[in-house]
Amino acid sequence: MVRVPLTLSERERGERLGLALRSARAGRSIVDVATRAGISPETLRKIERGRIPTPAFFTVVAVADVLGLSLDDLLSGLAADTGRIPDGEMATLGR
Amino acid sequence: MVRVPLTLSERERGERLGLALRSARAGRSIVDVATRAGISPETLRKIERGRIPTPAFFTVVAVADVLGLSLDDLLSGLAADTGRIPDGEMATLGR
DNA sequence: CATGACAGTGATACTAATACCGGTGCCAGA
DNA sequence: TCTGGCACCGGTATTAGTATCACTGTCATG
Repeated sequence: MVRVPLTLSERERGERLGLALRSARAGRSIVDVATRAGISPETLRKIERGRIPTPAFFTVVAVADVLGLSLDDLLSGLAADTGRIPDGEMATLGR
Repeated sequence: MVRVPLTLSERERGERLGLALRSARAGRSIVDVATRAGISPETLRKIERGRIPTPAFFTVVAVADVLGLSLDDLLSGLAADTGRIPDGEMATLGR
């Protein structure tokens, strides 16, 4: 077993990320945001629906940039969804 | 053409990310930081050396968390390395 | 000198991310 | 009604990320 498949927690974490991005997108269309972010609409759709649970770093950066989101705010929003994550435990989240 | 290979700019961007993480690691060992971040030392090593130019979002998050880095600061540091990136152009960086 | 820890490399194996395509369904406007 | 745009899905093809392993080299310490 060389690369372990994503765990359930990791997939759920991806879902929360997707929900956060989707709500930040507000009224704008997927096509519009994806194009501005330089990714394909399918990819953004999959991220928002949680079907890409661990997107590439710069993909998330680009989308957050288009949406005017701070990454730190985005992350703290994710943590808030499942209750408080104590300091130092973000590292092992989902493992 | 289904998935385009990474461009030179994207690889260079990955190198800058790696350098930023490496300098933030300061004196700590790769093994120590990687273990706390929940990833393998080889993976962190590859990220720092730019051999993984677009790591997974949560991988970077975990490492930055261990290093006490703000993601927003990390990113603005990357931008500063190659001069100012105007608002709204982060999205198309490296394309 | 021997040993152990760490950095680094390259190969291998496997899963995941991403893009493109074809199809479906919904809905607003001509 | 027809048409166009958007959302969504499933399949396909390709590259990338990640872990494990087996090495080498360096350096400090016994």
